[in-house]
Amino acid sequence: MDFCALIDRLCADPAIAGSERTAHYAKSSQIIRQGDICRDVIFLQNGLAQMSYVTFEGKEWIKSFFVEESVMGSRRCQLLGEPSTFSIICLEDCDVLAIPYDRVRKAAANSPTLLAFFFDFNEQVSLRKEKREYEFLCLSAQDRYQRFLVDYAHIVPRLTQAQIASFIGITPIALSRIRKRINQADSLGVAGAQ
Amino acid sequence: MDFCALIDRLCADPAIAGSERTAHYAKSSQIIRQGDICRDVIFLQNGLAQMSYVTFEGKEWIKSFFVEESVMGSRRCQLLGEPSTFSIICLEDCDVLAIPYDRVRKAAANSPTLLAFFFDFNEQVSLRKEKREYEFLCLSAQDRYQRFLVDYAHIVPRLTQAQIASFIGITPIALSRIRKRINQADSLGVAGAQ
DNA sequence: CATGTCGATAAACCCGGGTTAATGTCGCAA
DNA sequence: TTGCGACATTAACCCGGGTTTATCGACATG
Repeated sequence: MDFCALIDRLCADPAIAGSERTAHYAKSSQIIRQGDICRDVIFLQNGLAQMSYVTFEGKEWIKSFFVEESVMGSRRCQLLGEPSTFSIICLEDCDVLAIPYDRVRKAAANSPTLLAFFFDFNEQVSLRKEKREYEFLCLSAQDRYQRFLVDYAHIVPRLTQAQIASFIGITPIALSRIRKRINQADSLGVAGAQ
Repeated sequence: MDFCALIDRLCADPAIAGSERTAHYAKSSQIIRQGDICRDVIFLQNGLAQMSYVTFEGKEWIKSFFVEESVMGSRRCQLLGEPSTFSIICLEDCDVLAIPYDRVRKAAANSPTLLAFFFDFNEQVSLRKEKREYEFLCLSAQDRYQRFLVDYAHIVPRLTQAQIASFIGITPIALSRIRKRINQADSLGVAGAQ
């Protein structure tokens, strides 16, 4: 089931129909604010967004990026009704469709197809988180950066260095040093190979 | 549904009955070896185990601990049939029950109760991983250690310093220094308060 | 008893990355 | 044109943690 088919299916479902809302968010605006409670499942139709934490020292750390045709939300809010520990902020103008989690859950309970979809979705999320845990645990900042360039090649052109740095857990200054190291190693490598 | 009821329910299920295996593993033995393919869902009935990566430099990083009455396995193996990127190693003697993932999935497909159980289980796993991601991204090693002491208070007495260090992503030497800092701060604090 | 092993700690040294502040470079608006 | 603000980079300095090596105690096992 592709993204558009999923949305059509959900909006047509009797458990959901009428409870969905569409919204437009301008670049830099927040879809969810850290501390807010938002039980919606959010379908990003267009744009680019980040989930990020702001620490009490005021530093921002990005936990994930979302491009058009992806599904977002705070599990902590949806499942536990607790305030979100992070924000969702638009890096570009965003169009979203929001559906309350309990409606989605109800629709899924009556549809093996939907249930299977969200079951798989959860498992995909788990796999991604496992990968990220591995990278923080076992890799250096430079390795994490170089993997990022490969794994996120499709969105790298839409990001600033500061955003990439924040995602891999270092400061923009440290990332700049890493990029310098890589460039120097590259030119040495080329020279050495000649 | 508690752990024992779950196991009884699964073993009685027509999709599973007969495919389950029990096994005993001695302390230090491996239930899953990094690189192996093991599609089983593993129910730890007794003992204590760790999931860990060994990097190509030979360093071991622990990604999680499991106590008696928990459910383990490599999603990567179960879902994708790929070799496990980590090992499961016994920190104490362990008794386990192993059931092939596809049997469990089949049983769940025919039982709303089971499906709901595993759906919730996945969501709980996601919440834990999200917490861990937050801690690596936003907290210092010392903060991670102090949170660990609280969150894992029930198993701390069963672990060595080296295991705790490996879990929070530092060397045992660094952890020793952190413990020294904390002790010094404590005694200063007490002295200052008097 | 002697030896070996493991866990925890310590000292010395090095390096990656954080911090602060300065510089350069765009693009944009007054 | 000037000036301003966002972004990337650099230098200088500091500190946390990695690395290596050594010490010490607690427990085996010979």
